[in-house]
Amino acid sequence: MLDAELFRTDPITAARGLIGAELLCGGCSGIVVETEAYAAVGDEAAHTFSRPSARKFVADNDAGSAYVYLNYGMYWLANVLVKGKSGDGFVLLRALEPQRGIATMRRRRGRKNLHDLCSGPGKLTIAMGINGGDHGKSFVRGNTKLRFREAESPVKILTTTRIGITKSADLPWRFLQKGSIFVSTKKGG
DNA sequence: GTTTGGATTACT
DNA sequence: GTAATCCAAACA
Repeated sequence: MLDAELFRTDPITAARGLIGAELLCGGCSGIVVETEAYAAVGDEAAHTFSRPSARKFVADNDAGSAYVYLNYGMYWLANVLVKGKSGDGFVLLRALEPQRGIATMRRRRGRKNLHDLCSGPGKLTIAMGINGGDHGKSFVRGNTKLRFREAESPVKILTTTRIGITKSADLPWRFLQKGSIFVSTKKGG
């Protein structure tokens, strides 16, 4: 399993470190091929900048907890809470390369194409069966639904700016597995 | 109590 | 290009 210490570093290190790891969720799994880092302080695009409820979540929960919220009124987005000496924040899971439980993912998504199962933050939560009920659960201890498995071999990582945001949009805090065809968009990579 | 703004997706 | 859809924050 992934070393929980990764979530006690800082959001950028954790976001980079998750690329190539395998996300296990129930009977399904996928290789993390795209993430973004959000900082709890000084990052206008992060929920913690304008939402007291997000700051409360950081204060009340341990590193490695799931921060799941509904976006645009219809899609659940999944983050991992990072609490480190050099800064707290979140890692947004943006895309996976499907591994196990692909039949289940196809059923949940209503799509056949492997590339279209987890190629976006809203898509992967549907495919993996993650929703608001998983908010606050831990990726590193306790329940058995959510887990990360460490990458089997080193992966080449591409860094770009984050997408889908308007504030602090110039920060190079989006990380992609180089060459992966399972990322959310081809933009910047 | 009412308004506003999204870390998106699927379809035209 | 744009409709779909809802929570938390901000304002009154």
